[in-house]
Amino acid sequence: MSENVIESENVVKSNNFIHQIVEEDLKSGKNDGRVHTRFPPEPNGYLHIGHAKSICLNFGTAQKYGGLTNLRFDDTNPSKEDTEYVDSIMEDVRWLGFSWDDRLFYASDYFDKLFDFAVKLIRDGKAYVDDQNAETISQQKGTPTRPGLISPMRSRSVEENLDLFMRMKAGEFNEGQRVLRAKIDMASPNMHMRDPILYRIMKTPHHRTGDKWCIYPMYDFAHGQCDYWEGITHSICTLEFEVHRPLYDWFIDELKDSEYRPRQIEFSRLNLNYTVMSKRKLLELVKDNHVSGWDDPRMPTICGLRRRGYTPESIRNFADRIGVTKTDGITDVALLEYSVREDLNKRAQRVMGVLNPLKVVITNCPEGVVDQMEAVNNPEDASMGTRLVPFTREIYIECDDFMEVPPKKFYRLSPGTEVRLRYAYFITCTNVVKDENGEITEIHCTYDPASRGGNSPDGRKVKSTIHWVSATENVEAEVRLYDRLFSDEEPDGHKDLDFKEFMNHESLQVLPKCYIEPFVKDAKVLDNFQFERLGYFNVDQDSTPEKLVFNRTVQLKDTWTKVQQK
RNA sequence: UGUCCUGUGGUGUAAUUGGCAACACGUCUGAUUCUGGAUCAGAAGAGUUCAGGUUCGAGACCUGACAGGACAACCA
Repeated sequence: MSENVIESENVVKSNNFIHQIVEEDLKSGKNDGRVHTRFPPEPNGYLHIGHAKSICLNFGTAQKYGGLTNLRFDDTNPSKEDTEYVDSIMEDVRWLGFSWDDRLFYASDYFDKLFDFAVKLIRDGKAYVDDQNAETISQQKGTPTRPGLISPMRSRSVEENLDLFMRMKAGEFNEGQRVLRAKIDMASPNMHMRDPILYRIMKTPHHRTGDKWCIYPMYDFAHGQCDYWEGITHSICTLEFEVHRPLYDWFIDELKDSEYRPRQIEFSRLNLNYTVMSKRKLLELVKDNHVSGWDDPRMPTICGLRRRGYTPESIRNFADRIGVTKTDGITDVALLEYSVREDLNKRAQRVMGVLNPLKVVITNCPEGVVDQMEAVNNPEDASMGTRLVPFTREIYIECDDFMEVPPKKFYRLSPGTEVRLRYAYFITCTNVVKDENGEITEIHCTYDPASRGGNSPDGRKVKSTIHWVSATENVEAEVRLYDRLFSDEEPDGHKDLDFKEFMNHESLQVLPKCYIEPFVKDAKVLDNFQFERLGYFNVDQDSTPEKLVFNRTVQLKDTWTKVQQK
């Protein structure tokens, strides 16, 4: 029995440092053994892959220890926030596979309590109204290396402060005329402790409270208190809030009336190479129409990745893989791409499609005959069954799969060589047809009828297998190829391109006339496919019954390119 | 020239709290294959930023450097 205990302890032991903190707290009986986290986005933009890390961490940690996670909108700045963002955030968190049940909160739910708490601080002589303008206050704040100056308003009486604060609330002053500040320490080496501003006047209607308020609490004056009132035990945030922690704790000390206290823990935010993650820049791209919207498949937003063909599982696995630390670094997107490929490889329906067609005439194949070939839907998963692919005298193959003068190590089709058409026949190139400019217009091949299905009874081998689509029995589609998200660190060869310019010129390639096997006619929006040998694709939401549109989620690994480069 | 945080293969993370640095991605071999994918087998690649110290023994502890990051919004 004691062995079992030891064993289960070993299983629970995590190398995630936040999990370790939680485990210690659990062990020491802190907060009555509760684990309660929250995901607190500001509704001022769409969620991106960086938020996904935080979502997985917050929800994941609570799940692991039998706790709960709240969704809370940090909506203390009405000038930047909007319900459009609130809705998209909820959709994205749900899509990622997490649930907050009925625990949906807003910082604005607490505006009354926050106001009362501010009044208490004033009564305790710990907060005061400052009449100086922003510039003066900022100058008096000093610099990180020089202490600040005491405000002349700091010694106002409690009565006067109370009166002024009420009048602020009543709307008697203009924006910028008065602020409420905490009385802490103007000489603190930590800038955030130099009498931080608690409330400012903003005559902007709030997306939830309308024009009820004209004073709004600052982040620091709201966040910890909301945590406290919601019973949050572990308040997980990113590294830049580390210096805010003493202030967070200062407010909690003023508030707490029991053993319980929330604890702020910081971790390093996600950075991905070749990926713009700044909310400001993403907003710019959307506003200036460099992209089609927040869900443009080039965007690193959750909805962009979704439209691009990423699965929630792949993003969650990615979050697990990168781990959680306080070290700031740059994660290679290859890790993200590996995570989608790994997931899609298991679930994606295989299909043949030709992106860059070259016509092939099988000269010894009878005209007008449609030969139905059986193809496996997923070689990794027999339960996905098979389908029929029509084979005809004229077909398309990928331009890249034929070379008139093949370099060494080129295994595919060239004059005189034999290759296999996947699930169909062996073919041999007999003739190359060119126009007057010397451009190849089509090639002629012969097939070996005995190799039907893809194997020759005489056991002879071919160097490679290529994909193909019937030139008469097919579906025409538009295919959109996106570059790897896009780039802050420019990919080689784009070093002096502004990233927005890169978006316009290099990041999207539209192939209007691609041929896909007929199977795909019934595809639904966001269905995932693997185009054999090409990559993973999904059906874009722009698709109509008349015109199918595919996005490329991610390419398959391409070792031929490497061979060429050598 | 302040305070706080962080330095482990190319990249992201581990190392049972002091016991010969492990895993994943990436890279490179080989096998296999009706995807130059996937799978399987294997290899290369760090002696843990540096210098001292404690110790039989340090990536872990101590001291001091050095490097990077955060903080001076009435943003979050």
